[in-house]
Amino acid sequence: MNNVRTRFAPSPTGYMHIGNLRTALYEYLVAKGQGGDFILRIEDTDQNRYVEGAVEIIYDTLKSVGLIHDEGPDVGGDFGPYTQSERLGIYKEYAVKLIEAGGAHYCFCSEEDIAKQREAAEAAGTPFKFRDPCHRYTPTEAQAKVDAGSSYVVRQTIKPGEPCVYHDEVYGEITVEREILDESILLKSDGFATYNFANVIDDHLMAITHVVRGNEYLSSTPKYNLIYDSFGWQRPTYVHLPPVMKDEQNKLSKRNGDASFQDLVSKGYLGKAVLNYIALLGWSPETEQEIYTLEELTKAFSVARCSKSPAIFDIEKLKWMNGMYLRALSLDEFHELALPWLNQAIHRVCDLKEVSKILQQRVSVLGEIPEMVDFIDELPEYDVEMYFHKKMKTDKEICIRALEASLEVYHGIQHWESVDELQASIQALPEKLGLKNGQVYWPIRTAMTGKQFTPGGALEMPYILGKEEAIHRTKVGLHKLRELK
RNA sequence: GGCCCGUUGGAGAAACGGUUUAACUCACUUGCCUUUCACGCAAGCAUCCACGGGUUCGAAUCCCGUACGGGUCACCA
Repeated sequence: MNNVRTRFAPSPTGYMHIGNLRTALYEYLVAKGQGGDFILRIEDTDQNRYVEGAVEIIYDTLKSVGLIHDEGPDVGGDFGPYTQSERLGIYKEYAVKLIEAGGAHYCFCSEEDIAKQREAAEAAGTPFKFRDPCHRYTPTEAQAKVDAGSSYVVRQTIKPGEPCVYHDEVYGEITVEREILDESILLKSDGFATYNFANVIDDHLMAITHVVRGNEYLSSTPKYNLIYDSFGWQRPTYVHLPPVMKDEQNKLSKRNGDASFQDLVSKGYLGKAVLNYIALLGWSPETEQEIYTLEELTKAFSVARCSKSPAIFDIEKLKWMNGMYLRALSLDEFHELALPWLNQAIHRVCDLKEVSKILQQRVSVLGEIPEMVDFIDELPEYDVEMYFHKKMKTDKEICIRALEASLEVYHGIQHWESVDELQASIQALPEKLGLKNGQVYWPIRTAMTGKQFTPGGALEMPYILGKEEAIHRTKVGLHKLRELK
């Protein structure tokens, strides 16, 4: 019994943010690490912020990284419904109970009333705290107003008393004075519950044991505890997480133009690499291992090793890790992932698998591919000076000799399709010409690509470009060299 | 502004009062390997843990204060 249950409770407001994904990850890990259940709940109580399609993005993202939920709107479960907009009746029912228990009251103030109070406080230079005049109504009076059709909200009642203390698994003991807690709205005038209420009711009803969420809730948690207490419910274990930052002062957020999970994926990052990377943002393993499968993470993760301070998202390290993931793939797997990018950049008919082969060791993000292979379709304009490399000790005469010899090789190859014969012939060139490897390969590579840096070199490029093109580009190179005074 | 939280190198971080002359990873620098780039390998990169006091035989580690940063004070979550 007492099965561990965590929940990921996003609002369907658009793309999946990195910080949200990390929260989901940790929630999953907390549950799965103890053989528990991971639940997905959609918090759509703010109809103004609802974005079409956002729920699908949530499903797709979780699925693509392997964060499979045991219960949720799409898969069902014993504690449904899992979408808050379908639980309105439940909130209303519990709001009435809370009022009866003395934990909440009806409030008939308009937004203008409150604004007036705030302005008055500002004018007086005193810190604003809403004092609800509706406390003057007796329960019967309030009920009468409600029955008469007055517009109302249900507001949490916070009576003076002992300071609120609770324990958080990462931040330790948190104490907040009741006086500074404001009486938040629990049920809006449109009948929807606010997060402040729906969250508590659902977590309890869904038997959530561990509430894992961002540390922006650290100071409002006492309010939620008061609700648990009013109902006589057991408070959950709290795990508040430090934020994921863009830089020292700003949180990573889509609104600031920072990359969302899908932005990263569309740039050529692997979802699993992203997940692995963000696991390390706010948590550190006991060992020196950094590359983890989800299963390994599940075993290694512990809340006790979570950090209290914010972590800055470092795209450079993600890049490195993504490269590690790419290189760990089989050639077939890599090729499949690279193909869309290759097709985007290469229109010449050639052995794309061979291109993948030379690419796999050098790519860290798939999106780099098009730019890396752009020379395959078309030989760029390049300066003849590129042939002369001090370390390779190449000069005009050597380059011409190397290219002429390579030209002969190309003409002599009957079966261009077999890489081996071509490569063996090129490899024989340095010895044949009495030159160093670099002195032969450098000019060939330059003639083939016209670029300073390329994936693959003299051994691979002629094959990939094809006989006709290899010969053509070599002639272009020879012409440039001969033109030179 | 009140309250809550945080502060170890450019980034992620380890360290739980003594084995620390502060792990490890990314980035950076250098060298090796090598037909370029990359991969891989090797080395270097904080005289010091925001600052100031205190406790202690001993502090990055405990306490207090200051500074700085973040969060929160919505009919948003």
